[in-house]
Amino acid sequence: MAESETDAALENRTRRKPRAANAPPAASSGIRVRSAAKNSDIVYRDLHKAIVTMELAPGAPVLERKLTEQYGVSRTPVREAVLRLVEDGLVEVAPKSGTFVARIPLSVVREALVARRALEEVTVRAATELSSESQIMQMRAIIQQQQEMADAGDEEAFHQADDKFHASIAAAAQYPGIWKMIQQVRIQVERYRRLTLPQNGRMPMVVKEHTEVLDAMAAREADAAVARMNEHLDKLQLDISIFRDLWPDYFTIDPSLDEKLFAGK
Amino acid sequence: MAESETDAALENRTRRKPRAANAPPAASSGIRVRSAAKNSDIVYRDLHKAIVTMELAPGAPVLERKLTEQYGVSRTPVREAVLRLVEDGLVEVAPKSGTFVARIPLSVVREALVARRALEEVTVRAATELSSESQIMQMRAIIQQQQEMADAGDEEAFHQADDKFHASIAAAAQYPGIWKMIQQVRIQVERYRRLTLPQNGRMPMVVKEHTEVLDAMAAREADAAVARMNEHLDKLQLDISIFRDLWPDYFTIDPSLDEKLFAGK
DNA sequence: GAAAATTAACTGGTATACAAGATATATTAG
DNA sequence: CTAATATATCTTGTATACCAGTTAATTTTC
Repeated sequence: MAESETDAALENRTRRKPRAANAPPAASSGIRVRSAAKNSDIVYRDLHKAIVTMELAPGAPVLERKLTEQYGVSRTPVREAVLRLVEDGLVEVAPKSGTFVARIPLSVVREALVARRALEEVTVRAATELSSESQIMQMRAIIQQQQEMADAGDEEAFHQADDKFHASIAAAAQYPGIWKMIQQVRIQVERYRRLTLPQNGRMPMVVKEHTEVLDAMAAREADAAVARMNEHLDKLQLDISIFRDLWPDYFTIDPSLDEKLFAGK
Repeated sequence: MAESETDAALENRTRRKPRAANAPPAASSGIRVRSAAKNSDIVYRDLHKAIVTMELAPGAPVLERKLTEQYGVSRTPVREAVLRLVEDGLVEVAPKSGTFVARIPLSVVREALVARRALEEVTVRAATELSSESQIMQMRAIIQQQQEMADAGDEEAFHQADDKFHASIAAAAQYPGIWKMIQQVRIQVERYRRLTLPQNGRMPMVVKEHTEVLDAMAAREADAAVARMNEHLDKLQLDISIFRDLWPDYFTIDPSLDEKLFAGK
């Protein structure tokens, strides 16, 4: 027993040992590994954006070959990007046949709305308790900015400000992880949202609803804030069947994607 | 104009055209592509299980080389599996240095508990409304099974039955996607849970709590069911700092993982 | 001896080549 | 002309080779 240990120790000094024990980069200290943007990340972000903005329509083929020459990289990083999109539920691959932009499963949209409501509820409640006065002022500024975008009729900027408002609530609630989850489920609804025609007077309405939420938060009335937020989110609940009829190829009834949405277990 | 169309049509019949327009496998019809289990899937599932069960401790190195010879496959599928685990927040890679089982960020555990509560809340509420009598009977059977496992002292089987109970609620609520999300956040807590010593009398307590939830559901009292479920889940809220002191290398204070948990946007 | 510079052998990221299955076109049979 | 068969050429999945950065052991320097 002791001898084998000696042998091992001897060998350790004799033969060049490959990096003691492959120690992790950082124990409890918070060392952050600077991860240079890999090629696969670039492809991923671009594709992700293109799909979410409906630039790439549901059902459209995703050609690996085309992407490789488009980005001037090999198949490997392209493939990694595609696989990540599969994980996100934005892309489907038919094993030896082809890869396509995933259609929007109606059931997923329905559940995503419910899930978002639940997550935003706990978030706004915590934010009502934890937000500082400066944070609330910050939110007022964001709403004001959103008002200006509404006046200018800039729908894209308006939506970005909308995102910023909800993000600031999550930040005040100190729920960065839950915010990531909210974003995740939003993606599932985002494409569906893009199909809705810009409803007349919707933008000012949103500004009003946001203001009501914030007022309740500023008054530290959590229940009221939650109620206003729920009312706000419920406005998204439009009649889905209409869109299914308009773009039948963009949706699926059978939620075959459900199983892939999260690969857990 | 008409001429060019003719040319195109002519070329279509002359030159062999590679698969007309690369049509998606199935439009709105619910064709399900049978996806044969790829090698990367096998590696993924195994690693996933090993990490969640703490068989692979946080901080432990994940050697691609070793896995390739262990499974007799090349680096490609191994790499795919590892990347999926990164997406799950279960492993971290240091670019040109090494890959390691991710440590458990305390903030993620905290948020995961909150998120799960929020999601289980809407789930049990919907289930109270939608569950059939047969489904409720089924749940009673599951609880009974859990009781038997508790009596037998089989902790692993007990936990599986626990999972089954919550899954059946989600099924009754018709929220398969939300259930996937719940599972996803559970994973973050699961490793932490495994560290807790089997608390004396915990198992019978869980059975009692489950029964209370189900009784409220059977009585169609949604608010009560939600309340019982929340009480049940709050029991998991143990003092985390204790575990941080016991296994300091298993946890991180700085939630560097938060950003990677979901790669959204 | 101790500390700085060197170096060898690891790592993950990428490129490329090959294998195997799927599908629309072309061909053939009736 | 229609329907069944054949086949060419796509596709994704996998294997392998190469590159560049990192790290720990070694060597050198003082």
